[in-house]
Amino acid sequence: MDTTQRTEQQRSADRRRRELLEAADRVVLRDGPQASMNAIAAEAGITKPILYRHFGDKGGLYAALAKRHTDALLDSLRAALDAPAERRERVEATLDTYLAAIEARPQVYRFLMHPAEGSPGDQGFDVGKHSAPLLRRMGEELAQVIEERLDLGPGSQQLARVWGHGIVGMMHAAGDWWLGERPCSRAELVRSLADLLWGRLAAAGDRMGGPGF
Amino acid sequence: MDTTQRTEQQRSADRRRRELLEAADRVVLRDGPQASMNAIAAEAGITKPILYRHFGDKGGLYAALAKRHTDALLDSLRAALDAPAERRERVEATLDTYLAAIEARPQVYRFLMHPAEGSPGDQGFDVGKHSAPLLRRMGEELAQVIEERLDLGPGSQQLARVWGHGIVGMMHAAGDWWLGERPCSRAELVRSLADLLWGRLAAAGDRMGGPGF
DNA sequence: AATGCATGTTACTTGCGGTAACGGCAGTCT
DNA sequence: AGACTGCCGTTACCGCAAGTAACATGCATT
Repeated sequence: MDTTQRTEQQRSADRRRRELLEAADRVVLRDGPQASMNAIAAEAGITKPILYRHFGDKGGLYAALAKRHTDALLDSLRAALDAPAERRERVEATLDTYLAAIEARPQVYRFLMHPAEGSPGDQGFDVGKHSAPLLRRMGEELAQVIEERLDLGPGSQQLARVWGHGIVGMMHAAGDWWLGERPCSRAELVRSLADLLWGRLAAAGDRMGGPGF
Repeated sequence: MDTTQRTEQQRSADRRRRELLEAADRVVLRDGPQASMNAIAAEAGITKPILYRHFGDKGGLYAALAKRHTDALLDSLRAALDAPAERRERVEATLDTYLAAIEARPQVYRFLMHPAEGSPGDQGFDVGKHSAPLLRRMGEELAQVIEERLDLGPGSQQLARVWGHGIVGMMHAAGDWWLGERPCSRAELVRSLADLLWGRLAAAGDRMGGPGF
């Protein structure tokens, strides 16, 4: 039949696609986000046009690659977020999961956070939504969890979304800085961030005369 | 004298440099961060090699360009941060200043947040510190203000730095998302973020059974 | 056998970053 | 005056990466 044919071919194509993605993964992990299509093709043992047939353009390949890692990271984050524990503990677990991930595989992390990368696919200069898709997805995910679980009164949905993206951004920026300078242990970072979210900024006393920040 | 000569030439060169930067600014504002050196040179009424003589490479030009805008933005942020008002008000003023800036000139904003941009100057794949310099500088600046003004007990310096980068990241991510979707007014966004920093996350009640997020 | 189709190739075009190599045009030193 | 030094500017080129024909081949179906 036609359908069985298609599924056969589909499977084969999907397998090939996965192989290609794994090759691309190796190269990107080695050479960074500026890995060339030629290099990726060579790693896969083939030549460029095949890559283009499978993924359209460089952006397509990178998007596919990013989706794999993003999905994986989001899964582990969801696990930390859904664990049966009290709020503070969960927040810390989630922060720690994220930080552990970027610590363990910084190259993947850098790749994921680097969307545009000069790929000519993103012209049109669409301001806004220029952030890495990973950030957006994490923000939305967190917003949903917040809105589901917390009683925030009126306007809760909007508030939850602001918080979701805000907290994710906080985590990301702090993590990025931390990864570059390593000024403290992961556990300390987690604690500091959780403290910030727990309102210690508002509770802190002024240092001397005048209104503190 | 020799010195006067030098200053003469220096002045001329500096003027030229400024003119070139302004031309580059116009092009980047029009074409986005992927503006080509050719286009910039054309806008300035000259050809490529001159740009390279002045700025070394594309990264140099972009760095110079970014520095101008970054300095300007940081100045206005400092003003908001140093205003004589109480803490919450200052936080809101600072958030609002930042958001107003990115709202008024989104193209500049996007350019500033897009460091690598495929420029071959950034290879070497230095994970960490890959963030836009603007983010780093804002984080450090804020950290300094926090550490100066707040009494955070032991380990205050480190805590202040974590918070500085974290808060800046929160502001950035939320701003980016907001700029893309415009889900609410700027004032609402400011309020929501300030509420987050003021510990409303910790204070919120659970929605139903089980420990909330 | 003939058709269709995915897989693979080589060889090309286009466009950009970056770089020689050369040409004039001040002012300066002897 | 005439050679010297710097700077501004050009044209023409190199290298490299993205992306695209156009052609070749193996394998299924009809």
